[in-house]
Amino acid sequence: MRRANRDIPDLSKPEYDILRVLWKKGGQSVREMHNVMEKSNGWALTTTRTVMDRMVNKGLLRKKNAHGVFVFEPLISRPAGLAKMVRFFADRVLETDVNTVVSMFSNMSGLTGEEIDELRRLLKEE
Amino acid sequence: MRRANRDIPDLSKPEYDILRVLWKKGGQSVREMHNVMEKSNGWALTTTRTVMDRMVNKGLLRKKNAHGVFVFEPLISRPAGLAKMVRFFADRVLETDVNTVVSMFSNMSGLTGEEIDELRRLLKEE
DNA sequence: ACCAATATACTACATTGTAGTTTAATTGTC
DNA sequence: GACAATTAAACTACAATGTAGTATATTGGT
Repeated sequence: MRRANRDIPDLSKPEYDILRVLWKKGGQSVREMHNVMEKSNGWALTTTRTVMDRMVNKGLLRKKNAHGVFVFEPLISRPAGLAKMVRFFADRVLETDVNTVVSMFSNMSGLTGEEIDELRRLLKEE
Repeated sequence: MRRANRDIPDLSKPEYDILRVLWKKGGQSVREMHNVMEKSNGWALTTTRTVMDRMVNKGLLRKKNAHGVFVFEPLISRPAGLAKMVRFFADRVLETDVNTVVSMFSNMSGLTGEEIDELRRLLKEE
């Protein structure tokens, strides 16, 4: 059974940033992820590792042993992650209807039509 | 001298929520604020108090004694607070230029033209 | 003058942000 | 093939934040 969107905890910025990389590039080892996070966020290797391990404990990622190295994969879809961010931004920052914000996604952010539909569905579901 | 936008720390969601009320209603006592936060966020009175006190320590609010009761006032403008949120949302969620997002503010969120201009300026300044 | 309500202060504890240190495994080198 | 260097993983750490509870002081009502 698909996990309901409200069962997914809110994402912190670091968590969201990790997910963004995984959504874009697929499963990554800590070191691969670190190469990205060091540049974009200035993190130490151990920071990357700690954040990712905690995300596994929270059910946001899963890690599997791939030839002796752990590779981390997202357990939530990009639309599901985006839904968390859009909800807050629409309600509290723009103070408008979420639909207005979702329609912005149609033109940008490289989402497919299906992903947009899922995003819309998830936002309705809450 | 006006405080540069990058000297303002990033705002957490609770902090932003408190500021939103102050921007809208002006200075509020803890109890007044609590009446709002209890409804919107389900906070205990002491939570409201703790968050507000910490915001004073961080220079986000100031409290002044008004006839025996502390009244809290924002030390940063709404455009300055919005700039923090918009930056993240544009870069990492929508993955688009901030200007695209700022233009959405023209139609909503009850900002005046001057506030929009300030927002634009602050986002450029970083 | 005392009681109830409220304001303020002090304390608490789990989670998150951001790491360092230690130990185990693996790989390259002579 | 043994040892050094690199890397992975585990364990530990500590300040800030999220989310309160409890204790004390003050004030307004009777």
